[in-house]
Amino acid sequence: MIDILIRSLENHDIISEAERAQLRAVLDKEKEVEPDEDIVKQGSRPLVSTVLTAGFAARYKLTAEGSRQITALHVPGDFVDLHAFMLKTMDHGIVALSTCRIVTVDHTDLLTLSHTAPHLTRLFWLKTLVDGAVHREWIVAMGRRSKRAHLAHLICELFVRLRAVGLTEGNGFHFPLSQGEMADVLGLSLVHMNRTIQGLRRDGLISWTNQTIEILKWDELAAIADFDETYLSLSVEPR
Amino acid sequence: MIDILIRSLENHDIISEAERAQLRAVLDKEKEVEPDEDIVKQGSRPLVSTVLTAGFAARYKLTAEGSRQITALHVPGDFVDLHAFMLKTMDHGIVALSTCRIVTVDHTDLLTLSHTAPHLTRLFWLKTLVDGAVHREWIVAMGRRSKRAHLAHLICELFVRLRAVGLTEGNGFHFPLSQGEMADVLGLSLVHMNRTIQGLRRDGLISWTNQTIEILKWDELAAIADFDETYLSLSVEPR
DNA sequence: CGGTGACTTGACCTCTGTCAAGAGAAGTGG
DNA sequence: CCACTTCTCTTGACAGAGGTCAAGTCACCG
Repeated sequence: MIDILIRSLENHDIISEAERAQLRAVLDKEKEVEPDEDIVKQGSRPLVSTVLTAGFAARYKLTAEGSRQITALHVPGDFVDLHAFMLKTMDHGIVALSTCRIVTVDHTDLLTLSHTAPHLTRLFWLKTLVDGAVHREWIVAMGRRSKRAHLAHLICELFVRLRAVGLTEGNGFHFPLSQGEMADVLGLSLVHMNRTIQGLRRDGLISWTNQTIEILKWDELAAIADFDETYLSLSVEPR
Repeated sequence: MIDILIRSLENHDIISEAERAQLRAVLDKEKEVEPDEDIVKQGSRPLVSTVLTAGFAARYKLTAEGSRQITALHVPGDFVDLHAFMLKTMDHGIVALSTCRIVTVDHTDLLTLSHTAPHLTRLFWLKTLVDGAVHREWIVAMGRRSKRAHLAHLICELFVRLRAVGLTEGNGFHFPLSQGEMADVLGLSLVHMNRTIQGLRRDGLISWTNQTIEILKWDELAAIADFDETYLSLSVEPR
């Protein structure tokens, strides 16, 4: 289903019928990827870009000492490696964190679209800019927020992003990452990750069991996180 | 001088004479900005995007408690707020950290170029993607590196970026940021920022006096930093 | 010559990493 | 059906990195 990509783009601007057709024409068949499998390898030079249509994926880098830092989390509808179209050489890897479904687009098609479909191309650009905005928010969280606030912020962000593509249920969402994987997101040790999660649980702000996160007190959680969704650019306007 | 922008773009691909002309046609007159003055305000909706032609500038966000996190540093040749062209509302501010010179481009001209100059537009896109790559590297540094390594990494990055636009002299470069401003970059307290800098100085890796950083032992510094410049995409190839 | 801003240094305390071990759930093979 | 492994989560104890508070130095400037 490429509908999820269109739904994702529709959070930012109107997509014409002609553009939908152009999109459908360049998207390849859906494939499945196993958990922990690399979708794109660090150092490779992909000739296609990948849309995530189901599951959770992460960008990551490994340090010389062997520890991993996840630099971005991706939800269905995200174009996980549009970057490679311009950057050519992948400076980071992308891994499936759950069973994922993906669809690819040839870079040659993206190149053609940049001539024949400027508006669609601008929206692809926008998607990578939103990725950048999320990165900035993460930098702020890592540099100037407590770990508790950082985690709260991440949960708020995931909820809003998933809701934008219709993947929330009430105040909760399915979230299959382990605490160890979350530690690699926040730049924490596993032990402290656990204690930070328990802090939010103890205060009745969230519940997190069976791979499901439920936000019990949105207002309080957002206040702790100092969360403002502006950076996600979820507004439909001419772009 | 808009030459610095062209030189910056030439680090990634060949720029034709026609493209240079297109660029010159849309660039406004150069203006000067005082240190600590906002070049773009958080929350604003700019109608122009800004190229930094001289000086140092930073993107930043303020937290609810009032502390500041700098999320990116910009050197001459950087398009500091191309993002606003697509994101519309600025989710962060941009401030001059020294006396800066800037040149603006109307968003309407950028929109026209996206139809008439797809290659130039792709290069603009690339510039924002490199910004994203730098963000990711910073996230890794904040999450999984020691503060010493983080600082070493930043110095390596600044050196390579400045060299790419011809602003280094030997192994050194002019760098007018105070230690307090650097603390806002690394997400550190001022006191510890000072101690971290002194650590690198004590070991004879760098000298940093009179607003000038000199790298005394590149190999060692790069090793501590685990520095690999791939992410800056400084290679001339068809994009 | 006093004021201001940037840089230093010391003392102390808290947050977070590391090491170690145990509990619980889920899957595997005999 | 039961012993066994494996994975994830949890908890405790301790150490080290980095924050905060406070004070002093130094250069520059009006």
